[in-house]
Amino acid sequence: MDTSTTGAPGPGGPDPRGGEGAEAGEPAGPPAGTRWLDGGELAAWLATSAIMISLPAALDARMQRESGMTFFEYMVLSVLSEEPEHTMQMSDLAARTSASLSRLSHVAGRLEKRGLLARVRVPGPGRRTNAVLTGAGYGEVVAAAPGHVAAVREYLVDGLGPAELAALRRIGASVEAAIDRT
Amino acid sequence: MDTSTTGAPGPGGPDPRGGEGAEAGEPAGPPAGTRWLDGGELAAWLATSAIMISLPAALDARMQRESGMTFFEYMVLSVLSEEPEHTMQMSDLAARTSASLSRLSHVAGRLEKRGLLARVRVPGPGRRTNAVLTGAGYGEVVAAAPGHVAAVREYLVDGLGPAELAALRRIGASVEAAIDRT
DNA sequence: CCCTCGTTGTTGACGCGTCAAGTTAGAGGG
DNA sequence: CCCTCTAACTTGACGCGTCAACAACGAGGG
Repeated sequence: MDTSTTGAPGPGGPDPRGGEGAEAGEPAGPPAGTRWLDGGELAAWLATSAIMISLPAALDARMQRESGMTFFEYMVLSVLSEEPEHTMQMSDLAARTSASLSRLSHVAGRLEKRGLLARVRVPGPGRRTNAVLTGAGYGEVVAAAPGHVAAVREYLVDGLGPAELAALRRIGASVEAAIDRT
Repeated sequence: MDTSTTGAPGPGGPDPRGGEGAEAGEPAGPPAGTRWLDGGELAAWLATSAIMISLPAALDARMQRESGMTFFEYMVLSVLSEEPEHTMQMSDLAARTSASLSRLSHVAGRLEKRGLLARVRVPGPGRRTNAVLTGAGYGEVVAAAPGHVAAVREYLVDGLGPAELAALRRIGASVEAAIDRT
């Protein structure tokens, strides 16, 4: 893998070479003030981008095959299944699954149509809505769980030592904080 | 965040509780032979899933806003820009970007329509096709690069120390190997 | 010489996520 | 009492990725 971010396109060195001819009217390359990534940073970023692209795809494909549901759908049902009353307010559920409210709403709609969860307006003030796991929904999570853990182990956890697992926790916290800051 | 994978849904402990009533005809819960994730593994996995969901979304949104292209499109153009003749065979480019050939083909089609790259059949034997960066395409990568590095630094690299960066490289290798094994 | 196979790449239908625009409901200001 | 704000959702259009089918092309077997 390789994604640049190295500097002026061309592996570290200058110039495009090759025969493309004169450029269009660009402001003459990058603004010069950029701090490019050094070797170690670059390698770490390339590793991350490969993970970002491959892992969700692999996980999704496998979940779809084995349990007929998406990785994200599993997350939603799973979070609900761990809640006291199998219930959570939509916006909280969205935060818990790192998703936008819009995305969650779409997913909830589909899950509702499949009879795996129900949405109920909360009577109090404001416009709260709760997502509730149905009996069928609970059955599906329980059935899907073993396959899901197996996949997570196979693709990620079992290949790592304690040091990497610890690093992952710190990295997760750092990334989340950085993104929230925006 | 929290995604289960902990055990029988319900936080670590047994039983669903809550009032859902009797389940349908499931084979009586998980097959029992499952090795659930322990606390540290669970936390690492939750961190990873949060990254998998949030980072690409954040990066994509920002690239789209600032440079009018996708994170993945940038990767493709960038890889090409680092190649000697700004050229690479489709299947190699797919491997380099961790994408399926089909995905790459669609993306190449769009980029071609925008005049950023061209595809040329290689005359020799077989059915090889090369993707080639155009002058305009090169201009766009160069213009987009600084913003891209800035985002990568802000969301990921600058928040991490040498230990985390090193761990990331090892984790990337491990995950890639595990997925390829499938 | 033909038939089948393995690569390599493309295409179309379909599903999911995003973005922008609503909708519903209470809270605060004048 | 009305008007506007904000919070909490929902909805629809649109773009991208996946999957499955297909097309192009050489190689080997019988």
